Amino acid sequence: MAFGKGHHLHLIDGSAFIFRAYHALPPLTRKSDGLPIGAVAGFCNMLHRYVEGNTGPDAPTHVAVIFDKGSHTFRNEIYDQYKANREAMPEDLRPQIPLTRTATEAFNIACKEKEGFEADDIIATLACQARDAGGRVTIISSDKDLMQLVGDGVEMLDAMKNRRIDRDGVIEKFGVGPERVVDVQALAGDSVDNVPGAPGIGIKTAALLINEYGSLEELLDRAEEIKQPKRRQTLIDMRDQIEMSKRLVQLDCETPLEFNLDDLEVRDADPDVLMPFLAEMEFRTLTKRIADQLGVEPPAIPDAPTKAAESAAAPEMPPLDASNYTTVRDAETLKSWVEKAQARGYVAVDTETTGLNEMTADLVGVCLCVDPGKACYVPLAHKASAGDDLFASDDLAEGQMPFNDALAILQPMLEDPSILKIGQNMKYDAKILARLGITVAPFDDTMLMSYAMHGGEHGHGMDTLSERYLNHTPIPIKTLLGTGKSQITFDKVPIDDAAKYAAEDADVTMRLWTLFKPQLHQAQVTRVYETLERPMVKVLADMEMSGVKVDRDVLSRMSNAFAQKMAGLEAEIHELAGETFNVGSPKQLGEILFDKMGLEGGKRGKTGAYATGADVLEDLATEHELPARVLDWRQLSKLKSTYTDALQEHIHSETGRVHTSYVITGASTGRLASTDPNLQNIPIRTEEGRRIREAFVAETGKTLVSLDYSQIELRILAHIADIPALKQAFRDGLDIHAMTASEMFDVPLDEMTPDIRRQAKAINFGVIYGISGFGLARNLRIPRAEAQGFIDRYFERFPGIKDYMNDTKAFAKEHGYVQTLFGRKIHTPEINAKGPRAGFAQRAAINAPIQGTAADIIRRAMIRMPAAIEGQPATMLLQVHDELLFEVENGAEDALIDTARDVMEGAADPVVKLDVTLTVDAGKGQNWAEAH
DNA sequence: CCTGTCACG
DNA sequence: GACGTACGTGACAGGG
Repeated sequence: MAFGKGHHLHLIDGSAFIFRAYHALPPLTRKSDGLPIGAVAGFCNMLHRYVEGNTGPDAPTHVAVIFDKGSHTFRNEIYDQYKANREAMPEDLRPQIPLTRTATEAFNIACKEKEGFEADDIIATLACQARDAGGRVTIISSDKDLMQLVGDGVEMLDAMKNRRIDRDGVIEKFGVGPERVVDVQALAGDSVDNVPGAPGIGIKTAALLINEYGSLEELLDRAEEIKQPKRRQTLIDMRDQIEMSKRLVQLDCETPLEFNLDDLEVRDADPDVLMPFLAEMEFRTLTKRIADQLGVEPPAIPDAPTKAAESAAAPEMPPLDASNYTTVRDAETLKSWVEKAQARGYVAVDTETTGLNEMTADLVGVCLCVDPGKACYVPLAHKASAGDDLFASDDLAEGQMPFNDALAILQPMLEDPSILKIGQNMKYDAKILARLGITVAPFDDTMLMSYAMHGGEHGHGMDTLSERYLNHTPIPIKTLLGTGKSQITFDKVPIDDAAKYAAEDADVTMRLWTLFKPQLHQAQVTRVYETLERPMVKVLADMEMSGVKVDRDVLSRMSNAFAQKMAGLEAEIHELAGETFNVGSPKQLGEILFDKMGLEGGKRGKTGAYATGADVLEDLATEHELPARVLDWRQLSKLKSTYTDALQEHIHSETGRVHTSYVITGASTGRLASTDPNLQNIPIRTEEGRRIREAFVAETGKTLVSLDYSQIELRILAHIADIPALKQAFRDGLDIHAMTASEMFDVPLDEMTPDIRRQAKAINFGVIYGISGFGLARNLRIPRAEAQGFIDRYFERFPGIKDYMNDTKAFAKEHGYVQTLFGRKIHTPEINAKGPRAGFAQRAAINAPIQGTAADIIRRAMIRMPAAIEGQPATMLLQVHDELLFEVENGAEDALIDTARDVMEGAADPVVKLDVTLTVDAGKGQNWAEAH
């Protein structure tokens, strides 16, 4: 069928692709022969991403990449200085030009050029032909010269910003419609192409004049009428030059072409052509990725003879070798290591202990590394081997320095302000040493460096980092400790084995630091690392060691009450089912509900079991008793097992308090995670669950004070997406959800109903999460079409939100990460994936800057807090994302609230000037339920 | 060890 | 035209 109505032609400006690729990438060379290849690599990546993105109803039916050919065109006949000021093509780009043609053909995309014609003219000709045939055209370029073609089904797409430019976009840029763009350009000229235009007249003035006179010709004919003398004279004197400029910028829609639109039909790539090409270029990642997607075996790409090119930038390091490590057994040797650290000015430190819980684990040994490859282990508390003896020995193993002697030598070094201590997860070691009276400072943390540079890309544990960046798999701890029931603690490990493992850890840490330190700067995250990551170590270590008092009796009483209620419910459930079964087994429950009782709506998950989640049961509960009872039972079961029972296990035997551990690198967005136990998910939403918080109490004579940011994420959204109505509402202290509802549903605020407000609230939150019609529909339990209607209305009312979402997605697609207002990078490696994963990644990308900025803000508040409340009888205990919990001596609560509120509300200053104020609510009470 | 479920912001 | 979708976490129980 000939090109016509219903067809959609994409025209890609090939030169633009090449130059962008060239400038976006470092000067890569082909490993085998050093051929410059960066631009081709970037070009192929862009083509591939382009092809990947071509799904959906808007996908093109026809496509071509258009290139310039030859430097002499008809425009040089008109004006010999045309494009004369262009810089010569960079030497390393020239040989890549023909390869981009080959690449285009390898992707099986039509590749067109014509001697003596600019790509723009070919694009213009094809666009005109396609438009005349009744089809649609998208020109993928940001070249403003092409804007004259827009209109009547022709649009431009700025692939860089992922922004479509239609007629309105052109008017925004040039102040006139596409048909008058050439007139404006003729007047304004173009310094890039060396088009002279009218001196002293830019786009703004040109648009003004053209709009007033209707056309360039009219303007020039009536130039005498212009009031401004200088402008009038210019137009009269420069008439010839202006008219010539117009001929220069006017695209030629009549380029003679040896092919027609039908030759441009979209074709699938042929793996037999594409894969060999990519392999020949030695694009390892891209070859593999595309092979995976095409479902073919990736061709082998031989490794370059040397790895020199790759490691040139990386510091030189000797290979890891355990035989070089020493075991320190006497004071003299230890002192010599400390002296080495002193001389160096930095030292990697790692502690070995009897467990993972810093509040209960005991120090077993310390290792130091002063240089990659030079590491030692100082065993301190290894137990003598029990040998065949069944009775474990409490005696210390031979050949260890006295514990306190060693610490006395190490302490000055660990506290020496002129020696940088380098650790991997320093919070752990700092807490272990703090319990022994040692304050480690100053320090660097390779885990946090990795998090600052690679957050969202991968985990930041030592094994991961070592494998990824050192190409070395450290000795697994399991080989020393065993696993499961027979697992032993580190103090039972023979010293020789322990030394190899421990010293290697310090060595690996030192190597990672050597590698990461210069990279932090290159990745432009030094400030994030130094102001948002590293200072958290001390703040959190102190909070964790403080712990929060938990009243065991309260929990225990609740536990018993829950057990009784659950027993009653269980009996009822069995009665209703007509048989006994394990209510806690989703599998058995599903079979009872859908097989035995024959209820409708059973859906099986991937394991073949029926889904019995709360949403499913809630639907069934309107008609049936049993699922309703199961829901009640489940709630109690959760509260009992996770909270009233498990929390008691976490009460420290000496402090009587619960000491959580925060994972600084736990969440990709910059939020903290809380583990062992998780104190960030203590119930609050239901009355019954909320009572768990009554067990979190203040010490006698003290009070708990809670401060939390009000609507911080919505405020950040208002700022980032620049939504005037939202910002104003926050300034006016309005009920933000009611305001949204009022705007969307045209309901005056004084006639607002709780239900309408509830819907608006769901939409507000949905926006933060990267809303979808489906998600909102499910949340509100309304038809999907209705939910979509709400969203459309919302975007219509707050168009900045839609822009924010599109801009953020485009940024992520281009850069592979998004950023918070404070510069934290959150990587989005899946953003260019195919299938449902792309959707996930896009929504995560939309959410990350908002959630991440809020996380940055509370981090800043926490870091400033200790100095701010210095002297006040108050301790910061917990953080729950937007809340800080303090324990304060009675009578000092209000002073603490004043201070802490100031710190929290001003936490963005002075780095970020928010358009919205941050507001903090405060409460106090004998327990957490009262305080919140 | 994985899956389903559910607690929080 | 169908599919599958709200963002970020951690803990527990069941089951292979």
